[in-house]
Amino acid sequence: METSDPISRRRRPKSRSKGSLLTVLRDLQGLRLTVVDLLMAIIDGNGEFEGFRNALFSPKPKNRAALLGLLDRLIQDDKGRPIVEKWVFPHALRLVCNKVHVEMEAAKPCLRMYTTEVSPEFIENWDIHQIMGPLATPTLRSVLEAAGESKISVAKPKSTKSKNRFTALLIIMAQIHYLRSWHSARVQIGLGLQAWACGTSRQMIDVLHRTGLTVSYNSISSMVQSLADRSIERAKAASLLPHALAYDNINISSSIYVEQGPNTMSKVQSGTFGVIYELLNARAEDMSIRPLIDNLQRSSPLDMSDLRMTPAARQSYLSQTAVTIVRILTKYVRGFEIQSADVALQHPPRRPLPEGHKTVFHPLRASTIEEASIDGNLLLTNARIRGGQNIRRKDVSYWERREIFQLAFGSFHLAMNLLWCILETHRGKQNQTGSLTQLFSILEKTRLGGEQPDYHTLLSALRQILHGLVLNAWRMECNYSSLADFAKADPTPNDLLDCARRIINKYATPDAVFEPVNSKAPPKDPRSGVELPKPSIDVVRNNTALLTRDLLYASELVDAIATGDFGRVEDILPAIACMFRGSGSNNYSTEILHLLFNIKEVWTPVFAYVLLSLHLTVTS
DNA sequence: GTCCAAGGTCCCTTTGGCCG
DNA sequence: CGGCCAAAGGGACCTTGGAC
Repeated sequence: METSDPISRRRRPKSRSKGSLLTVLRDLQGLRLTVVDLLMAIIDGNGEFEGFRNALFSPKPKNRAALLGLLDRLIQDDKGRPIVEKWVFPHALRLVCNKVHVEMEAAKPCLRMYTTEVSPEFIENWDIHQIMGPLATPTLRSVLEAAGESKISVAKPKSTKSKNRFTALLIIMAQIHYLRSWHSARVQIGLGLQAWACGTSRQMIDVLHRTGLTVSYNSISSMVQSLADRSIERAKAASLLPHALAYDNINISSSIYVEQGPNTMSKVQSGTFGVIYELLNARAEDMSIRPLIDNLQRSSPLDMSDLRMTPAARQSYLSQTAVTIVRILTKYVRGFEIQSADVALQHPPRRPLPEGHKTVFHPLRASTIEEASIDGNLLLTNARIRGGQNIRRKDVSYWERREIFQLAFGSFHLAMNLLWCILETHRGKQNQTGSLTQLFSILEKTRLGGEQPDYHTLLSALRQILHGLVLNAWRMECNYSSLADFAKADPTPNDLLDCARRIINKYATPDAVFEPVNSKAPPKDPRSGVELPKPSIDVVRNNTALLTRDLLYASELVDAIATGDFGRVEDILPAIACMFRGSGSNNYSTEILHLLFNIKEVWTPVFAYVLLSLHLTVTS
């Protein structure tokens, strides 16, 4: 019977107990007692109640489930819930606060950091997710998460474009930790240095400090100081491995209103600072000076043919320039999107740097000692002497012979000086059609009148002029009434390149103009003896072609440097040397000749590759 | 456009106090 | 007691307005 009717078996005792419970309540009522009195007596557990108390709070699963069930009933009941919630809230808040206290204390050791502990490695690896992510403060985080996002927003699916609450939450938590103890400054030290490095004003840093985002300005100041010390230590270590050393001058101008005298600060303080560059793929044996010396002794001087671009280089330059010209068209005219993705319209690589390569470099302290003096760099020299035998031999030789200065021109200065040189050659006067002065005034460009204007101002002005000239050439050469129609005709990439080559020939190649050798005896027709008519020269057109040609060289140089392809720079070096020589900038033409000579005669291929890769990345 | 002067503003450094 | 920070001093730069 028990197995056949389980339901009735369960229900019957229940209804029976309900009945007896009612009896108990009626009895209590008769005694003017309530069920609450009963419960409180049990909880107090005095005398004979002790057994009931123990049963109520017994850890046995059945007893525990019963008690929790009672509490559940209370809070799930429509009438009970408001009462319980109102009562429980202050207790719950206190519990949460206590929990947060414990969590925050536990997190302290993970965030503890002093300004003296800052190192270059710390800056490189600083990441708020790594610092704050693993911190176990789940209660605080839950509270902040609840505060930071509405329930509606939580329910929505998240995409990559959704607000990044996570990082902000970590920063807020970091602020709270810092608020608790200034020792917990791991995040603030990183953000403070970031602020300083971005040139944030002192006032703003003060504001950030008060919001708990950074350490104080004073602390940042002292960190920068100690970072400089540590960086010098690293540079010392790097100087024991294959490296290159570059110099740049630094000129600090101070107030010109200060009275000048022998012991006062001078108007302009000149100094020098060195930069140590770690070399890419360099092995110590490749850096040995011996083969280079041998090559130098065997070498023969450059001749004129070395100042002409080789056929391969010329071919390469023409194809690069054709691509450049097409890219100018596709940049400004819509409708060439498909063509511009074509492989034929990309710059063919010549000798690119490895993808994603970054040269490691170590700037040294600026020294006010004259650049030729060795005193300012004793530290460095000492560090080197402690280095390996091979390296020392190389360094000492270079140092003593000052051969390092052969490399002292960096690609950025090369490009900048080439632009200045083009400016000098084509500047002309306001009233000369096609002169740069006239074009600048058409474009309303200012501050380009000086001898050495700002690089970026000049570059953007010249770039606009080149683009304008080339676009005009496209309009003339495309055989359509407008460039938009040309785009609609959907020319193939090869059509575009053909047209670009026509543009190079017609618009960027000046006519050869020969003046008579003897101006008193102009050339005559050999048969009739009649004086030949003077060839009519379109000066403006010719000058514009010259300007376009020069700007294309500059554009190629700048672009090759930007993409890190020294092969493309090497191709046009002879032409650039001639341009420098032509505009009277002998220093740079001589420097390029030195470089060409070294590449051709002195350097081993490995050594040349290592140094030329560096050459691109050195900006001074 | 260039020069000059004055006042405001900002930055760096020092010093003493406070806090964990 | 060590380390950090607020306040203040000192110095140089920047802006403004005027003269030429």
